[in-house]
Amino acid sequence: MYTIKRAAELTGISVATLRAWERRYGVVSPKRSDGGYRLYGAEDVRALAIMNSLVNEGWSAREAATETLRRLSSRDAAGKDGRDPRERTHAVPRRVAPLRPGSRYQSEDAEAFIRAAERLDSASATAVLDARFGLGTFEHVVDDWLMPTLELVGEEWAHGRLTVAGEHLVSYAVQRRLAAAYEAASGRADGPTLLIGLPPGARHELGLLAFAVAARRAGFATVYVGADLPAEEWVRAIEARRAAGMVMAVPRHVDIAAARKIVETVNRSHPEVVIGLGGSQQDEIGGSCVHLGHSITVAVGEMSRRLRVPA
Amino acid sequence: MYTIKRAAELTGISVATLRAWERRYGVVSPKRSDGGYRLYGAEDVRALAIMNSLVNEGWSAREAATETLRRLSSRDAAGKDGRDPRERTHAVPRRVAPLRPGSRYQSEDAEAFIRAAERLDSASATAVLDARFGLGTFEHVVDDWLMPTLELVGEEWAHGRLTVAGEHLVSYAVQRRLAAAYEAASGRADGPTLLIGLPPGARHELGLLAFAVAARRAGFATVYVGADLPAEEWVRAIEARRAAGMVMAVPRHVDIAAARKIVETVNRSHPEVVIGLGGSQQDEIGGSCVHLGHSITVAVGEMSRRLRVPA
Amino acid sequence: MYTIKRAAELTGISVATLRAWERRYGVVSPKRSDGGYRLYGAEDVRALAIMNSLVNEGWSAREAATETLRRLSSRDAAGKDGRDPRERTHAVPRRVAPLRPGSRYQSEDAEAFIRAAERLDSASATAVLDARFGLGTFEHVVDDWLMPTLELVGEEWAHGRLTVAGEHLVSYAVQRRLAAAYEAASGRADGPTLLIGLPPGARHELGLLAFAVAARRAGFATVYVGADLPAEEWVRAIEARRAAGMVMAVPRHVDIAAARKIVETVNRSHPEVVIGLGGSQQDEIGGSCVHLGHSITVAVGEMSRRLRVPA
DNA sequence: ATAGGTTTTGTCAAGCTTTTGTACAT
DNA sequence: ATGTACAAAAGCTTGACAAAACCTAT
Repeated sequence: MYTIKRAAELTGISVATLRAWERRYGVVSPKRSDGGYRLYGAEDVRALAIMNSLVNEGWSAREAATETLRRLSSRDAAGKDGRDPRERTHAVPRRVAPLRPGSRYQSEDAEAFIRAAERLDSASATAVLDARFGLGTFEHVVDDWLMPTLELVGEEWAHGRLTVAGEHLVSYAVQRRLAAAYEAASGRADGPTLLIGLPPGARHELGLLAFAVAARRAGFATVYVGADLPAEEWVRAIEARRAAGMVMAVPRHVDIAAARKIVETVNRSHPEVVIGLGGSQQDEIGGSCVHLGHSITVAVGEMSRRLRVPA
Repeated sequence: MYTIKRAAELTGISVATLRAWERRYGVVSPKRSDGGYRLYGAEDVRALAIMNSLVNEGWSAREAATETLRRLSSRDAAGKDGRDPRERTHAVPRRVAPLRPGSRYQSEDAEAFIRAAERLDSASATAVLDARFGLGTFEHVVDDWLMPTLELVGEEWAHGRLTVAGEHLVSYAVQRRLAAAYEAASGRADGPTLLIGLPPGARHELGLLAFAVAARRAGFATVYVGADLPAEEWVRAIEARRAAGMVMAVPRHVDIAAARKIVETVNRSHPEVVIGLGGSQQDEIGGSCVHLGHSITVAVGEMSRRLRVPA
Repeated sequence: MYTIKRAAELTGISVATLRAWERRYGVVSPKRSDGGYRLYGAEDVRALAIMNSLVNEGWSAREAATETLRRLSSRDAAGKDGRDPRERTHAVPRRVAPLRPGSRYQSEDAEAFIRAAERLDSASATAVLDARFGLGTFEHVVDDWLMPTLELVGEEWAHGRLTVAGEHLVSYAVQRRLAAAYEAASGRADGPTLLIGLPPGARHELGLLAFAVAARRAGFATVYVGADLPAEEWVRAIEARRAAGMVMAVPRHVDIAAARKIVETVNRSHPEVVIGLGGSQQDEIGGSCVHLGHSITVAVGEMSRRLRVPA
């Protein structure tokens, strides 16, 4: 049972919004302590996370709440056939068509990865990552295995088959792997300089970190500035590093305003700087900027094209 | 239930047009929230997408609306035999004539592909692509399997047997595959330079990307300029890269005007540059240009003939 | 049987709080001496440690107590199947998918490590550490093996499968290893100076010590100040060493207030000093500071970025 | 496409209560 | 050692506001 503060941290939703969603849409009804404090269970946190992801996809809050309840109830109904949900995890075949043996992109590793998360076994998770990244180019593995698998992990968690701790473990393991790859990719930075970061307040994003690695591997001199810089600081950083471009992720709906301001500010002061956008909310941002899509291969290619080829 | 903004994003139709189509032709009758906001269901989005594709093919809006309703009602009539639509997905045989065993272009993989989309299983979709592209030349696989399969996917979606998310997943997987192939094809660019792109405002197109790969493989030095360049910028890019030719896709009816302007501008300033056209609306464009048809094998051959063999 | 003072030392909880938890939540019911003094058994100490870890994760005290009792009772119930709990330790497979032999990140060593702790075999524990640190870079081994394994050790202890002495043995062995690595990393300190420590009253932390080693290896001139300095002393130390940055761990909930004060004081007197934060409570601290996350690779990279690059 | 009005939704504030670590008195 | 007291931190409810999104009609 989590306090409201903890629930807010776990879901990334503000405390005020948490209360508003409960009051207005009844998406959760947390238990109460004797004194009236809200006590959120794992079930509640999941419901909030689902609703949050829908809102970030562009649903209206009210509709997102309805859909969340619908999904959870349908899940419960499906689960009430007397079977242990744990069993079901392994009963559901995650891969249907048998592929030829030796194929490099089977999704067996995804299963092993998720099981490592279930057991909170960090070492095995790392082992899977090591094995995977040994099988193909970094970009290919990220686009075709890592990011889809992370989505799968999120789904498992949303269905209650994975604990919060399990999801965090996976996230940390991946972050460490990407950080190591980022370090390993340094050295051949003979290309133009790229600033890489997020709007202030956004959470750090694995996808953006993976992009940073790929950008380095493509020869860019990269500077990962994280989620700390307000608009004016972006400008100052561009000047200090004589950056030719910048790439910013816009992962959540609430990040849109801050991202817009940064794009406008940079557009005005440095119109020659190419601004690339990533993240699920990238299309909400206008102005002079490039929407890079959702594949790091494509995104890096796009930035290369813009910065290597003088108009 | 999507907000009007989200529905506009999903279909690529502007919010104002969405309201006009509803008012004038009644193609959709979205539910309303208590406050009167429109709420679009998956059914509505499909209707709009069908109408949009018709309009893009050149139909008048009114005719397109009638046809859309006709198609949907006939589908509903056919569907009202009491069967679960989900069952039907697997009951409908997707392959009619049995091919000789061992034939390289059976459509079993198409089925596996679509099932991966149903399950939102990115890894399996990628596995199918890998398997397919291992079986023949890039050009052959694209013309004879990929593009037809993508049409099949679109059809499945239009019939409600595939979610929006499923269709996006497929689209992204293909885009990643093509991007990788584009990168892999670089290196042997000893031929003339080709600019490849779309009119400003058009959506990026998988067919055009596939053409870019094939052009590279044929020895052209390709520059993929995307959908960003207005007419004058095309001219400037031609000069900067000393391009011998350019290829532009005209996928939608609304792109015709912009495409015409580009062709005219390039014709006037650089009459020696060969202009190739692709996309479903290619025949709407006149002037001095080549209509490349709908096969990338043919299209690349055509461009090679024009640019290698001096007239 | 421990006195209340000793129990307070073992768990890191103040004597007053120990009594309050007993009175208010009944989380433990220690025996009493003839004179009425509390006498804590190993079982009691574990309960208190579990509750303490939950409180440090952000649970409310009352909820943490309930959860602690729940966990202990469920454990007892599970344990009453007549089997020696010792056997169960080995029956639970810690690694499922067989990895290719020779892989560097199997978790067999973790098992050997825990067995050394069980047998109070300091030499074996050290041997495992030596073997591990020989297999990869210091940073990689810490992030991907040492820290996860220490978590595993904590879990074993919480389940009663490891004694207090066993856990201490492990802790000391690791501390010795890290201290040796810290010494070994000296010499090449040509970079900016970094102060490394904890808020007063906090326990020394293995994670922070590991960070200190990695910082040295990255070229920082490091000064490990431990948990002794109050806010004003941090300022004085910064001035005396002309430090460019400082890194502080915030491991427990009770450390938050002291940590906040230090950050505020340093921010006010030396706004140019970069403050990095680690530990599970790092996100509770605001002000001008950098949250370094939970990977020493990432953390050192972050500090390098901030201090090598003049704004 | 614009104008003018409405709905939706995240955030905040005021005033009050509960919780909890620590301190004090017996 | 025990019991009471206290103050800081965190939570609760109600009400309100402002920006964004949406509506209709012209």
